[in-house]
Amino acid sequence: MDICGIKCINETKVKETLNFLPANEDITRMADIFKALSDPSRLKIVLALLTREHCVCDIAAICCQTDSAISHQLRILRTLKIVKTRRAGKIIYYSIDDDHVIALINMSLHHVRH
Amino acid sequence: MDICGIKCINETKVKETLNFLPANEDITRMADIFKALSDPSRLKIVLALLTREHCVCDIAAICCQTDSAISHQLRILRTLKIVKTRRAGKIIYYSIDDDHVIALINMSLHHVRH
DNA sequence: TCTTCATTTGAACATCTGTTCATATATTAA
DNA sequence: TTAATATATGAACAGATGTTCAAATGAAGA
Repeated sequence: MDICGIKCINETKVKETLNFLPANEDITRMADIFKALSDPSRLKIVLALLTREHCVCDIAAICCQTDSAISHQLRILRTLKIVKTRRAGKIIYYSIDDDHVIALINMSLHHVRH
Repeated sequence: MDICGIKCINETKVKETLNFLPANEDITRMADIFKALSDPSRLKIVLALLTREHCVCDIAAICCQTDSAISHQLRILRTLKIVKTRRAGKIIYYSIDDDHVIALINMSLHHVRH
Protein backbone atom coordinates (compact mmCIF):
# COMPACT_ATOMS: atom_id res chain seq x y z
CA MET A 1 0.00 0.00 0.00
CA ASP A 2 1.09 3.54 -0.68
CA ILE A 3 1.02 6.50 1.68
CA CYS A 4 2.03 9.80 0.11
CA GLY A 5 3.78 7.99 -2.72
CA ILE A 6 6.01 5.77 -0.60
CA LYS A 7 5.54 2.04 -0.52
CA CYS A 8 4.82 0.69 2.94
CA ILE A 9 4.66 -2.87 4.17
CA ASN A 10 2.19 -2.88 7.05
CA GLU A 11 -0.55 -0.36 6.35
CA THR A 12 -2.38 -0.98 9.61
CA LYS A 13 0.63 -0.28 11.78
CA VAL A 14 1.48 2.79 9.73
CA LYS A 15 -2.01 4.26 10.06
CA GLU A 16 -2.11 3.54 13.78
CA THR A 17 1.18 5.32 14.33
CA LEU A 18 0.03 8.22 12.16
CA ASN A 19 -2.89 8.61 14.56
CA PHE A 20 -0.62 8.86 17.58
CA LEU A 21 1.84 11.24 15.91
CA PRO A 22 1.72 14.88 17.11
CA ALA A 23 0.82 17.59 14.61
CA ASN A 24 3.66 18.78 12.41
CA GLU A 25 3.64 22.21 14.06
CA ASP A 26 4.08 20.58 17.46
CA ILE A 27 6.95 18.48 16.14
CA THR A 28 8.58 21.62 14.75
CA ARG A 29 8.23 23.44 18.06
CA MET A 30 9.70 20.51 19.95
CA ALA A 31 12.59 20.36 17.51
CA ASP A 32 13.16 24.11 17.96
CA ILE A 33 13.69 23.69 21.69
CA PHE A 34 16.02 20.74 21.18
CA LYS A 35 17.91 22.71 18.51
CA ALA A 36 18.43 25.58 20.93
CA LEU A 37 20.16 23.16 23.30
CA SER A 38 21.99 21.20 20.59
CA ASP A 39 24.96 23.54 20.22
CA PRO A 40 27.58 23.05 22.99
CA SER A 41 28.29 26.80 23.18
CA ARG A 42 24.62 27.63 23.59
CA LEU A 43 24.03 24.77 26.01
CA LYS A 44 26.95 26.00 28.13
CA ILE A 45 25.35 29.44 28.29
CA VAL A 46 22.08 27.96 29.51
CA LEU A 47 23.91 25.78 32.03
CA ALA A 48 25.76 28.83 33.32
CA LEU A 49 22.46 30.69 33.75
CA LEU A 50 21.10 27.68 35.63
CA THR A 51 23.30 28.72 38.56
CA ARG A 52 22.31 32.40 38.57
CA GLU A 53 21.75 35.38 36.33
CA HIS A 54 24.83 36.80 34.57
CA CYS A 55 25.73 39.76 32.40
CA VAL A 56 26.89 39.23 28.81
CA CYS A 57 30.60 39.69 29.39
CA ASP A 58 30.61 37.41 32.42
CA ILE A 59 28.94 34.73 30.32
CA ALA A 60 31.64 35.34 27.73
CA ALA A 61 34.32 34.83 30.39
CA ILE A 62 32.64 31.65 31.64
CA CYS A 63 32.39 30.27 28.11
CA CYS A 64 35.76 31.59 26.89
CA GLN A 65 34.15 33.27 23.91
CA THR A 66 33.88 36.82 22.61
CA ASP A 67 31.07 39.10 23.78
CA SER A 68 29.84 39.20 20.21
CA ALA A 69 29.58 35.44 19.83
CA ILE A 70 27.72 35.21 23.14
CA SER A 71 25.39 38.05 22.17
CA HIS A 72 24.48 36.32 18.92
CA GLN A 73 23.68 33.11 20.79
CA LEU A 74 21.70 34.96 23.46
CA ARG A 75 19.55 36.48 20.75
CA ILE A 76 18.55 32.99 19.61
CA LEU A 77 17.73 31.96 23.19
CA ARG A 78 15.81 35.21 23.70
CA THR A 79 13.76 34.68 20.54
CA LEU A 80 12.75 31.25 21.81
CA LYS A 81 11.88 32.73 25.21
CA ILE A 82 14.36 30.44 26.90
CA VAL A 83 16.12 33.37 28.56
CA LYS A 84 14.96 36.80 29.69
CA THR A 85 16.82 40.05 30.37
CA ARG A 86 16.99 42.61 33.15
CA ARG A 87 18.77 45.92 32.62
CA ALA A 88 20.82 47.59 35.36
CA GLY A 89 22.37 50.70 33.88
CA LYS A 90 24.78 49.73 31.16
CA ILE A 91 24.74 46.12 32.17
CA ILE A 92 22.14 43.61 31.00
CA TYR A 93 21.56 40.51 33.09
CA TYR A 94 20.35 37.33 31.47
CA SER A 95 18.48 34.54 33.26
CA ILE A 96 16.47 31.43 32.42
CA ASP A 97 12.84 32.09 31.55
CA ASP A 98 11.52 28.57 30.94
CA ASP A 99 10.96 25.95 33.64
CA HIS A 100 10.43 23.18 31.09
CA VAL A 101 13.88 23.83 29.67
CA ILE A 102 15.35 23.60 33.16
CA ALA A 103 13.64 20.24 33.59
CA LEU A 104 14.89 19.04 30.19
CA ILE A 105 18.45 19.98 31.04
CA ASN A 106 18.37 18.40 34.48
CA MET A 107 17.07 15.21 32.94
CA SER A 108 19.80 15.08 30.32
CA LEU A 109 22.41 15.95 32.96
CA HIS A 110 21.20 12.96 34.92
CA HIS A 111 21.40 10.91 31.74
CA VAL A 112 25.06 11.62 30.91
CA ARG A 113 26.07 11.06 34.53
CA HIS A 114 24.49 7.61 34.91
CA MET B 1 39.47 40.75 35.97
CA ASP B 2 40.33 38.45 33.09
CA ILE B 3 39.38 34.82 32.65
CA CYS B 4 40.88 33.15 29.58
CA GLY B 5 41.55 36.53 28.01
CA ILE B 6 38.01 37.87 28.25
CA LYS B 7 37.19 40.78 30.51
CA CYS B 8 34.59 39.95 33.12
CA ILE B 9 32.78 42.21 35.55
CA ASN B 10 32.01 40.09 38.59
CA GLU B 11 34.82 37.62 39.13
CA THR B 12 33.25 35.99 42.18
CA LYS B 13 30.03 35.14 40.39
CA VAL B 14 31.95 33.86 37.38
CA LYS B 15 34.15 31.57 39.47
CA GLU B 16 31.18 30.25 41.41
CA THR B 17 29.31 29.41 38.22
CA LEU B 18 32.46 27.81 36.78
CA ASN B 19 32.43 25.49 39.79
CA PHE B 20 28.87 24.38 39.15
CA LEU B 21 29.36 23.92 35.41
CA PRO B 22 29.50 20.29 34.18
CA ALA B 23 32.67 19.07 32.50
CA ASN B 24 33.03 19.96 28.84
CA GLU B 25 32.73 16.30 27.80
CA ASP B 26 29.43 16.07 29.67
CA ILE B 27 28.19 19.23 27.97
CA THR B 28 29.16 17.79 24.60
CA ARG B 29 27.32 14.52 25.30
CA MET B 30 24.22 16.40 26.41
CA ALA B 31 24.37 18.51 23.27
CA ASP B 32 24.72 15.37 21.14
CA ILE B 33 21.43 13.98 22.47
CA PHE B 34 19.65 17.30 21.93
CA LYS B 35 21.14 17.52 18.43
CA ALA B 36 19.76 14.09 17.60
CA LEU B 37 16.28 15.38 18.40
CA SER B 38 16.76 18.85 16.90
CA ASP B 39 15.93 17.93 13.31
CA PRO B 40 12.17 17.65 12.68
CA SER B 41 12.61 14.67 10.34
CA ARG B 42 14.65 12.78 12.89
CA LEU B 43 12.36 13.76 15.75
CA LYS B 44 9.38 12.50 13.76
CA ILE B 45 11.11 9.16 13.32
CA VAL B 46 11.69 8.87 17.06
CA LEU B 47 8.10 9.92 17.76
CA ALA B 48 6.86 7.26 15.34
CA LEU B 49 8.96 4.62 17.12
CA LEU B 50 7.49 5.76 20.43
CA THR B 51 4.25 4.06 19.40
CA ARG B 52 5.80 0.76 18.33
CA GLU B 53 8.66 -0.74 16.34
CA HIS B 54 8.58 -0.16 12.58
CA CYS B 55 10.52 -1.26 9.52
CA VAL B 56 12.44 1.28 7.45
CA CYS B 57 9.99 1.64 4.61
CA ASP B 58 7.02 2.00 6.97
CA ILE B 59 8.89 4.80 8.74
CA ALA B 60 9.47 6.33 5.32
CA ALA B 61 5.73 6.14 4.62
CA ILE B 62 4.89 7.67 8.00
CA CYS B 63 7.37 10.50 7.44
CA CYS B 64 6.70 10.94 3.72
CA GLN B 65 10.38 10.61 2.91
CA THR B 66 12.49 8.26 0.80
CA ASP B 67 13.85 5.05 2.29
CA SER B 68 17.33 6.40 1.73
CA ALA B 69 16.76 9.62 3.66
CA ILE B 70 15.25 7.62 6.53
CA SER B 71 18.10 5.14 6.49
CA HIS B 72 20.66 7.93 6.76
CA GLN B 73 18.83 9.42 9.74
CA LEU B 74 18.43 6.02 11.40
CA ARG B 75 22.18 5.51 11.19
CA ILE B 76 22.68 8.68 13.25
CA LEU B 77 20.13 7.52 15.82
CA ARG B 78 21.74 4.06 15.88
CA THR B 79 25.21 5.51 16.43
CA LEU B 80 23.91 7.43 19.44
CA LYS B 81 22.21 4.27 20.73
CA ILE B 82 18.85 6.00 20.65
CA VAL B 83 17.35 3.24 18.52
CA LYS B 84 18.07 -0.46 18.14
CA THR B 85 17.36 -2.96 15.36
CA ARG B 86 15.81 -6.38 15.05
CA ARG B 87 16.08 -8.35 11.85
CA ALA B 88 13.24 -10.52 10.55
CA GLY B 89 14.33 -11.90 7.21
CA LYS B 90 14.71 -9.08 4.73
CA ILE B 91 12.99 -6.64 7.02
CA ILE B 92 14.75 -4.72 9.78
CA TYR B 93 12.63 -3.38 12.61
CA TYR B 94 13.72 -0.29 14.49
CA SER B 95 12.69 0.61 18.02
CA ILE B 96 13.66 3.01 20.79
CA ASP B 97 16.63 1.90 22.89
CA ASP B 98 16.93 4.74 25.41
CA ASP B 99 14.47 5.41 28.24
CA HIS B 100 15.98 8.81 29.00
CA VAL B 101 15.23 9.93 25.46
CA ILE B 102 11.64 8.78 25.86
CA ALA B 103 11.39 10.86 29.02
CA LEU B 104 12.95 13.89 27.29
CA ILE B 105 10.48 13.65 24.46
CA ASN B 106 7.46 13.22 26.69
CA MET B 107 8.54 16.25 28.67
CA SER B 108 8.92 18.41 25.56
CA LEU B 109 5.60 17.09 24.21
CA HIS B 110 3.98 18.24 27.43
CA HIS B 111 5.77 21.57 26.99
CA VAL B 112 4.45 22.38 23.51
CA ARG B 113 0.95 21.31 24.50
CA HIS B 114 0.66 23.51 27.59
C1' DT C 1 28.00 67.69 25.38
C1' DC C 2 31.67 64.27 24.92
C1' DT C 3 33.70 59.97 26.22
C1' DT C 4 33.58 55.47 27.87
C1' DC C 5 31.90 51.07 28.00
C1' DA C 6 28.42 47.01 27.69
C1' DT C 7 25.92 45.18 24.36
C1' DT C 8 24.03 44.52 19.74
C1' DT C 9 24.08 44.09 14.87
C1' DG C 10 25.26 42.94 9.96
C1' DA C 11 28.14 40.96 6.52
C1' DA C 12 31.43 37.57 5.35
C1' DC C 13 33.31 33.19 5.83
C1' DA C 14 34.13 28.36 6.69
C1' DT C 15 31.95 24.41 8.38
C1' DC C 16 28.24 21.34 9.17
C1' DT C 17 23.83 19.06 7.89
C1' DG C 18 20.04 16.79 5.39
C1' DT C 19 18.50 15.19 1.04
C1' DT C 20 19.08 13.15 -3.46
C1' DC C 21 20.68 9.94 -6.65
C1' DA C 22 23.09 6.02 -8.02
C1' DT C 23 24.93 1.97 -6.41
C1' DA C 24 25.99 -1.80 -3.17
C1' DT C 25 24.73 -5.38 0.21
C1' DA C 26 22.02 -8.99 2.04
C1' DT C 27 18.13 -12.03 2.36
C1' DT C 28 14.35 -14.59 0.29
C1' DA C 29 11.90 -17.00 -3.26
C1' DA C 30 11.84 -19.03 -7.78
C1' DT D 1 21.92 -19.56 -9.43
C1' DT D 2 19.08 -15.79 -10.58
C1' DA D 3 15.66 -12.27 -9.70
C1' DA D 4 13.31 -9.49 -6.56
C1' DT D 5 13.21 -6.72 -2.60
C1' DA D 6 14.58 -4.23 1.93
C1' DT D 7 18.08 -1.70 3.57
C1' DA D 8 22.57 0.65 3.58
C1' DT D 9 26.13 3.54 1.69
C1' DG D 10 28.97 7.18 -0.70
C1' DA D 11 29.45 11.33 -3.29
C1' DA D 12 27.53 15.61 -4.42
C1' DC D 13 24.79 19.51 -3.65
C1' DA D 14 22.14 23.26 -1.54
C1' DG D 15 20.96 25.37 2.55
C1' DA D 16 21.70 26.22 7.47
C1' DT D 17 24.76 27.41 11.34
C1' DG D 18 28.41 29.51 14.43
C1' DT D 19 32.20 32.62 14.68
C1' DT D 20 34.73 36.69 13.46
C1' DC D 21 35.38 41.39 12.53
C1' DA D 22 33.99 46.00 12.11
C1' DA D 23 30.67 49.15 13.13
C1' DA D 24 26.46 50.85 15.57
C1' DT D 25 23.54 51.54 19.81
C1' DG D 26 22.50 53.28 24.09
C1' DA D 27 23.26 54.34 28.99
C1' DA D 28 26.39 56.53 32.57
C1' DG D 29 29.72 59.69 34.13
C1' DA D 30 32.93 63.66 33.37
